[in-house]
Amino acid sequence: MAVTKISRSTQAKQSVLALIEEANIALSHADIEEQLNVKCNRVTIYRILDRLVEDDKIHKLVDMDGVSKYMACVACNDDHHHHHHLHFSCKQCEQVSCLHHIIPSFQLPKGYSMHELNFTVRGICVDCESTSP
Amino acid sequence: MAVTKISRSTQAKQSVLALIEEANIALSHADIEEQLNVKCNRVTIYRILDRLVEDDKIHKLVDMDGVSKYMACVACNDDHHHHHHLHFSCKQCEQVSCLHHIIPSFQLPKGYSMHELNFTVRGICVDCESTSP
DNA sequence: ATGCTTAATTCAATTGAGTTGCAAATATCC
DNA sequence: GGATATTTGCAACTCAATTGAATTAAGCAT
Ligand SMILES: [Mn+2]
Ligand SMILES: [Mn+2]
Ligand SMILES: [Zn+2]
Ligand SMILES: [Zn+2]
Repeated sequence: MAVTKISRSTQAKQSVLALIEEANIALSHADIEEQLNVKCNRVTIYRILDRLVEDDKIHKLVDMDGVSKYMACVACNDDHHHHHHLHFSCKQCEQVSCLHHIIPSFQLPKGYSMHELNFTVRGICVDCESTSP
Repeated sequence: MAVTKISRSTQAKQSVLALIEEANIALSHADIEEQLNVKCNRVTIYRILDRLVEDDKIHKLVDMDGVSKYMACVACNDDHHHHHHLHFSCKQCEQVSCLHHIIPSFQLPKGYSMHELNFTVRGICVDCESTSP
């Protein structure tokens, strides 16, 4: 039988989660390390992020440069923990944001089963579009 | 004016392209280095891959583990060089394949512009599905 | 409240993908 | 063949992420 280990609540974990929940863009490990106001080792941050994903508190997304970014779950619970909307990665401001209401429509061929999805569009975001020449 | 430099055809470049064109799955740099039958430095392989992407001969995709993988262009020419179909990354065999005829349907919000797309589904592929208990 | 168990944190070392600078080799054009 | 720009090879480096092992601390039971 798989031994389910109990996830503990620590100061650092709470702070990382708060940071991610307050952000309106996806944060990388480096972003978090930089913005975190409690002292916390970088390896610990990696492990906290893994734990938060495991706990269904945050989602992980691999950006088009290969770097992992994290964002808070919005409408997830124990039954529904998915992350099927579109993500936008801006070439100019280099920010990744969730476009929660845009869910791509497609159908997998027979025999394939889906566990997770990574759907990212790279381009220029509204903010950068409007502040450009 | 941007100086367009002429891309040369070399033994190594041809071999890398042939390898990618013959594969029916996406290949990583490591895959190519391992399978290439001509002697070629690993840095050279990275540069050849960049050049082939630049030449519109292959596409680059960042897999959900953050590693870049490459696959041949199928219906691309100078005018149309896009890569909008779905990709499938199998959790079991760890192979990434193009599902060329499945193109996700979605609409970007006003003000956003798209330059490239990364659309990958992770799960179990047909082959693994049929050979499982 | 005290102790016990197990999870979390830390530190140092390591892996792995990818990049950079520069000298030597070579493809292409004349 | 010779000139020239591109490509290659090598060594060193960056950056994200992982591992192992020792220490610290959370949560539970007594
Ligand atoms: Mn999201
Ligand atoms: Mn493809
Ligand atoms: Zn932007
Ligand atoms: Zn498979």
